[in-house]
Amino acid sequence: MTSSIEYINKLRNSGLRPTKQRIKICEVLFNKEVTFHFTINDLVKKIEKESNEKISLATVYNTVHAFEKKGYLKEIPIDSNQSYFDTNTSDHHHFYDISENKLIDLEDKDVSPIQIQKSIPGKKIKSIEVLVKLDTDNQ
Amino acid sequence: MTSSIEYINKLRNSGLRPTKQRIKICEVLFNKEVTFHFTINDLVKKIEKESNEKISLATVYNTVHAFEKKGYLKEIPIDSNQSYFDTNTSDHHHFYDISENKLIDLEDKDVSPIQIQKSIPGKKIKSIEVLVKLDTDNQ
DNA sequence: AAAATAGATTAAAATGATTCTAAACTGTTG
DNA sequence: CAACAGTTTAGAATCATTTTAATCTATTTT
Repeated sequence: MTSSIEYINKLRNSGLRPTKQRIKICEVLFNKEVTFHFTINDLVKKIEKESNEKISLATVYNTVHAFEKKGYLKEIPIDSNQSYFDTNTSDHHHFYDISENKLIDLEDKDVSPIQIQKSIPGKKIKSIEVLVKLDTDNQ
Repeated sequence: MTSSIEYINKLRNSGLRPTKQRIKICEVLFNKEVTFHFTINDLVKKIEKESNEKISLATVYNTVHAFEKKGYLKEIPIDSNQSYFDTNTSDHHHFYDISENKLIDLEDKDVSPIQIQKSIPGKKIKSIEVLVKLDTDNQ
């Protein structure tokens, strides 16, 4: 359990005003033992369930994007028209269960080290992400 | 150069009626020496440039999805709210140039073989895709 | 070869995620 | 406390994509 004082400091230290809404969103996102994946829609529902006040949709979008920019959240690309975010911001890969529309973390030890032999002049590698798509095994 | 007769056969063989629109889209997509990446919007522009008749947007969507289902196109997940497609349907990975918003193919020889040590009961791996994000190298 | 039919195309409307707007509100600084 | 800049908000706007329902066309049947 992290107290809201710590979130206030965290926010202030990264140049974000510690508003009631941002602190609440911090609590919903980071006051957990385990990291998780979510869409904006998921987050809105989570906020509603875990608190009495409602936060406007625009604020949820703004906050998630602000947190992403600060590195407190990561976006995960999947072939969907909805954005998925991850509270686990460490470098890691994913299973994506197509039939259940669900993301599962892969630990580093589960994926062989990836080396890229090609380079593009003037560009540097910012991230390497593996997406392993899973399907129901009917046989 | 592939003649439209071949596209007609290809379409018919996969259970798709060889309509004027589908043949035109085949020409725009597959009558090229090199494979390429595109969004629906790109494709609509390409069609307009390479022909006189226009094809309705809904038909372009339908056709691209039909071709994807038949395995003639692949969708590539990027952190964008727009779908990217690839006329190269072989298993391969991508560079994504963040600043130029551009996809670049990685050949198999450029990426070390990837092994996944974890498995989920009842699920089988359908695909393994690596997305290497590139950023401008300022230093 | 005309008629029947199933599938395809179309423009326009609908949807759904996300972004924008402009007014009201609030944390911070002096 | 006043003033300011940054935030929040509801609702409108936007953009990609999907749906609708009417029209059209490739294929099959007669």
